[in-house]
Amino acid sequence: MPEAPAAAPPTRAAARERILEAAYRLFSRRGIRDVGIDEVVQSAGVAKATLYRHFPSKDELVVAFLQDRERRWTRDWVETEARRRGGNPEERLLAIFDAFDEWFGRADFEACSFINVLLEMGSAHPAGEASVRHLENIRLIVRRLAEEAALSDPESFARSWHILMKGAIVSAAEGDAQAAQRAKAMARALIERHR
Amino acid sequence: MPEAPAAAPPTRAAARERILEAAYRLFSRRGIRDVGIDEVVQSAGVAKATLYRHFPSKDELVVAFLQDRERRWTRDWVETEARRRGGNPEERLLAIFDAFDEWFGRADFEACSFINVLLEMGSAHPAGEASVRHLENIRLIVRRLAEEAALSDPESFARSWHILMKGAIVSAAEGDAQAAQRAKAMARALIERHR
DNA sequence: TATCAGAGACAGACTGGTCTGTCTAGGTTA
DNA sequence: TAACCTAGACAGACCAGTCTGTCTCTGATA
Repeated sequence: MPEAPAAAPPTRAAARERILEAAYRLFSRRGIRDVGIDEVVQSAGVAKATLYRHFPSKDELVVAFLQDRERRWTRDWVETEARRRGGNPEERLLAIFDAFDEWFGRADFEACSFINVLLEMGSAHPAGEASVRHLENIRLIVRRLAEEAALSDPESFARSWHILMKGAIVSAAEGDAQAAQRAKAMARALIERHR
Repeated sequence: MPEAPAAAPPTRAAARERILEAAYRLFSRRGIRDVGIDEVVQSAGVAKATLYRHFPSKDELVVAFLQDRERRWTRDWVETEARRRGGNPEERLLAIFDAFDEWFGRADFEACSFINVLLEMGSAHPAGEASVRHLENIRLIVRRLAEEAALSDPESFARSWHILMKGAIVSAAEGDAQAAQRAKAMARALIERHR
């Protein structure tokens, strides 16, 4: 170990990472308005001035959180799981709902932060605008998978598919444990129509 | 005109109605947390003490608003429009998305208050719990229409159908003007599967 | 090698503003 | 008179964002 990074001392320089980690933990589970800056500061073990040095306002911290959410949730989880689970393009599309099924069953299921923030803050708010962009990126992943599966009208397909994804998430948030299977069945029919 | 209702004098007794009207106007468009009691009071032209005489807390005002929303939106609009537009039970089901299509095009489209409140306040909050109950009632209407159409497994059908409704609403909130048509196409396929 | 300056982190008080809910005081109508 | 209303001050909590002052680590210089 050449540089003894040792994590033990309340290591400097990692402050930004700790803030983002705490913001992710709190915002993804409880929403934006319910979590105050003081709580983020305390949860991150960071001074308030340090947070404001790295993020000039709460809004900008929220935008950074949403970027983080895209990396962790959209790319490292949804897209990765879809590609890992499916043996061919159509299977990879359907595997999204298999992943959702496991996700919905988790005790700490927190729904979709992009939808939550969009509805919580409104589409005019900077964080709402960012959410819309991140939702577009999810649709882009679906669209690419549809193109790989050589389905017709991939843009329209992706928009319909996204309706199923969002509807399933809201239904799961409402308590329907089988929402993913229901959506998957409708998704199969959608593939048929675009084959 | 027997009783000169004339709206001009800040008529008494109608205070509760004015409060509910203002709460509906504000909460349905901007959400719960973004609207303070002072704003409701001012918009209703009512004294604060009067509001608190009729509704012991903001939470209870919100619950009353959600009840109002069920009357106005779920029953007087969704159910009424579905039954009015459709000539037979299956058409009445599909007509929900025709009504949605017009709704999504309105400039003051405000999405679904039950979904908004559920995601804004969380399912543990009293208003969130009430939202879940009101969403169940929407599903019940769909279920009854499915039974009238003699479709198989009406409960499961209604849950799947509701996924399409909620997904379409969120997509419309995100900006997809054709969300209702897309959902309607998938809804047709769902009817086929339950025939 | 010893010293010292600066960067950045820490703790937490403080400001200005908002929010919910209570209270006082006075008006209007039946 | 009784019941209900209006106006608006007020208490107490909370929140975003600023600021003061202290500490610790790094790295350059003497």
